[in-house]
Amino acid sequence: MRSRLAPLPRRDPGTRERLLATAARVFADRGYAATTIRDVCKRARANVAAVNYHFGSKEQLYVETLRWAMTLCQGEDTAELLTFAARDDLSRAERLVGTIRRFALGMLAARPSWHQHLMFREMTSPTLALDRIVDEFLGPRFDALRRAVAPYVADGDRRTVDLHVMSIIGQLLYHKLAGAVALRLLKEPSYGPALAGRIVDHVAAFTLRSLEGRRRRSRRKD
Amino acid sequence: MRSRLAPLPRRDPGTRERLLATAARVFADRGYAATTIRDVCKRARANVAAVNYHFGSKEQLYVETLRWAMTLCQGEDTAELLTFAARDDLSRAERLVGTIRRFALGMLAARPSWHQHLMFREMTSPTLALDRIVDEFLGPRFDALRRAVAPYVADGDRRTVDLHVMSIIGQLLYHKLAGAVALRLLKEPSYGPALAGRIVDHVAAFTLRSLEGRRRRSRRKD
Amino acid sequence: MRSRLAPLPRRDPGTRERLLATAARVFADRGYAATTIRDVCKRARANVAAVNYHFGSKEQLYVETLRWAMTLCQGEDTAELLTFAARDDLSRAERLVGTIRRFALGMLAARPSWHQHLMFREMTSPTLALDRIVDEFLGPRFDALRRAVAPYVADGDRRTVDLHVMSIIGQLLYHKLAGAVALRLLKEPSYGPALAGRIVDHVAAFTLRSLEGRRRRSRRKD
Amino acid sequence: MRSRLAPLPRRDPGTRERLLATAARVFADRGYAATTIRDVCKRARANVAAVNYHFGSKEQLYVETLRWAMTLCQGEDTAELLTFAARDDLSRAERLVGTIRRFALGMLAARPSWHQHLMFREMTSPTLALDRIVDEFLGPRFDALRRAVAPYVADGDRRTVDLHVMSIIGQLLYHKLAGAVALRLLKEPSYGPALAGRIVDHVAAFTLRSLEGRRRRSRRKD
DNA sequence: TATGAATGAGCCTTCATTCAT
DNA sequence: AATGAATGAAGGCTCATTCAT
Repeated sequence: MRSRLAPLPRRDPGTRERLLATAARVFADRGYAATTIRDVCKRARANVAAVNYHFGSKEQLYVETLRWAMTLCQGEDTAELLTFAARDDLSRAERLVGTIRRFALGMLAARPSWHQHLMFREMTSPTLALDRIVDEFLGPRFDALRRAVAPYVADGDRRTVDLHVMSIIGQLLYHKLAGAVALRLLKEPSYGPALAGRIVDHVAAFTLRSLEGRRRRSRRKD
Repeated sequence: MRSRLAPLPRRDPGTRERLLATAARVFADRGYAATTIRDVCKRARANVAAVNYHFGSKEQLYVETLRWAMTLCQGEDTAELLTFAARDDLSRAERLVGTIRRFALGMLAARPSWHQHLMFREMTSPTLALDRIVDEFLGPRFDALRRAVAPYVADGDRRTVDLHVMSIIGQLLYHKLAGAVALRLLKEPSYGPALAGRIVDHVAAFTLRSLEGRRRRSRRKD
Repeated sequence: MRSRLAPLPRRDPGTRERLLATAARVFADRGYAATTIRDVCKRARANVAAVNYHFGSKEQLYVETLRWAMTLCQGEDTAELLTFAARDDLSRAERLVGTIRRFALGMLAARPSWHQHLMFREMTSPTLALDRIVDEFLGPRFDALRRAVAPYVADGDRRTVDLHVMSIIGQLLYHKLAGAVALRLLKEPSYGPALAGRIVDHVAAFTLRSLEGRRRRSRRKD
Repeated sequence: MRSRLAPLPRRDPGTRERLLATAARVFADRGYAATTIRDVCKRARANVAAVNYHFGSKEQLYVETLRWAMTLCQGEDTAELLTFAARDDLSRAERLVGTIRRFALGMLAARPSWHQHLMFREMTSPTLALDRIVDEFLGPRFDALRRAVAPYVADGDRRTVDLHVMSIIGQLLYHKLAGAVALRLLKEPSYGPALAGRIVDHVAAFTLRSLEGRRRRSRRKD
């Protein structure tokens, strides 16, 4: 806590922010271990000591970068997803497909691509920052899918719902995490918007078909 | 002086072999950048220079480790998967479910867990070794799923088949790659065999339901 | 806290400077390959990383050391040599002998002995730095001798002048480069000032006699 | 000492010899410190351990290499030089010029060029092997020049003779040791036979003129 | 006799970090 | 508040050498 009258040190509009923005990109495409503080500082046009000055350590920089990336990139996006998944003016099929579509676009076509990268890195090689990410970023989006899926699960069993949600996310995740492999197998050079569109369509249809099929054999355990 | 009948001094388990086995484990849980050859050598009870002597460089060690891990861990496993997917004494549903089940068990319950880790690391941060892995390890297993799925796709469109295969793999991958996240969301402490079993059952059922559902609307393009 | 009037903390003699001065000596008597930056740093009371911080690499340190040694050790010396070789108030014989004498003293009796060593090392095992040394150090001194010799070459043929200059330098060089051999052959323990004086006298006389002899047979090609 | 009846182990005609021949070349153009035993062994198609097996250590290899090079390259060459310098059927001028010429050709145009390089390296950075080289190689050749020069020195003062000999050798040495510099100053691309010939002519003429000039002022001490 | 494997010291370099302004 | 200089630990790698056949 600063004294109330502190002359509001007027945080340099720049360095710290520049450091975060740069670090996000670098951490995203190199990973934590392969990222050097020197590289980040150079790209951010800051002194070598800047990271330690502003953040205390490389690790702290990483944590702060994740936090910053989250506050920067969620906002209305996630909120809109949640409200859509709860709209009662739509059929459950419309709601499911719409939710998947919105969820998927946010994932496959995210503007700042490093943001997704950063999240995925954290998911596959979790650090201490994972809890926060689950709570603030992944959790709410997961909940939106839960809402869209729930109406299809007769007894509302939470575990069953969750497995379905994971089936949806998994299908999409494949293309983010194993992108290079997928392209090789599909014999495509890269993910164009057309391919991304087709994938989203497929995932939505695949999922819908499966869930619609549940009713007729709801006797069988899932 | 050894006794003259010394049983062929029994070439010690082999520094080179020990190095590979150790490196596999370390690369798997630390990643390439965060792994030090000093650490690998110490664990393998070998000299610091051993890696460079046997493999030339850290990078070459990585490549050789991947290669070694593959030749070690595929063999009959993949072969059996391929033949099962082609059995014509089974209904297509039995074939699909059985193939998924076998594929999934190899993935979720793989004995040397570091093997999967190593593969996934390579999938998500590809190096030059990826091509080889796709050709020799991932490709054949992907093909098995293609065979099991194909009968459900009326026109046999390759792209459609592939997207279905990826939907299957994606569902399973989620639990490997985002395992930590999944556990947090499922509020489970760890992946026990029971949980793994339930997941496999779910994926098989989820997929079967979706594919069975295709018939009734086979006019729409997927 | 320093007193407010602290005399401009007097930038310590300068790690960088200390490194150069030390490196010069060590490179001079060990050669590039046999010199370790650890040794240089220790002698310069600097950290092992200091060389890389200040110069980027061992090789760069070498280049900078040569450059530094040159700017340090030429100055008026070379300038004075050039003006002397051009004095027109002297006979050509006086000019020749005087120039050789000055040139030789700079070579045989140079104060910082490592400077000559460094130059000679570079001459006999040239690196990329040689061009610079020729341009900035050896070239001008060579020119001075050219001026002193030229009056003796009737037709002023450049090549002939150059060969004479090299004959002069060669005679002196012998004692620097093959010093150890020379001492063994002369059965002297070391180069004392007396010996150096005698050598200089001899070279001057030897050369003068040869050049004076040119006139009487200037018809013969050299 | 081996037992007299040892089956004369019939030293492999190869490895050891090959090692020496290779080492000579490598030491010659890299210097001692920059030469690696591995490189030598690889080029000689021998095992890494071969040097230590045959010579005990890198240093011993160096010494043996020098010794080997000398016994290989002197022989009749030096002997012929000595007899020429003593021929009494020639005028002293003819003897001087002829001796210089022969000496120079052995030096500037030596067939195995690495041999000269090796000698010069040893001259400029002497090791323990220098004594042997002076005694067995340099010394005799120096003596030949002494004989050719002596007749010009009235009082036969040894020191005076030696200085003259060194003046001769120095002139030639310049082109071997400072070859790169000389070429730069002469603006020649490389030492062709024409240039070498011109240099030898010049040195012989330059020296002869100087010594002939001695007579007229033989009163002055040199 | 000769060699592939192995060793440990030490190389240059890079790292995150701290110091002294 | 911010930075250039400096640090020491460690990194990957190479070296001459020795070991065990």
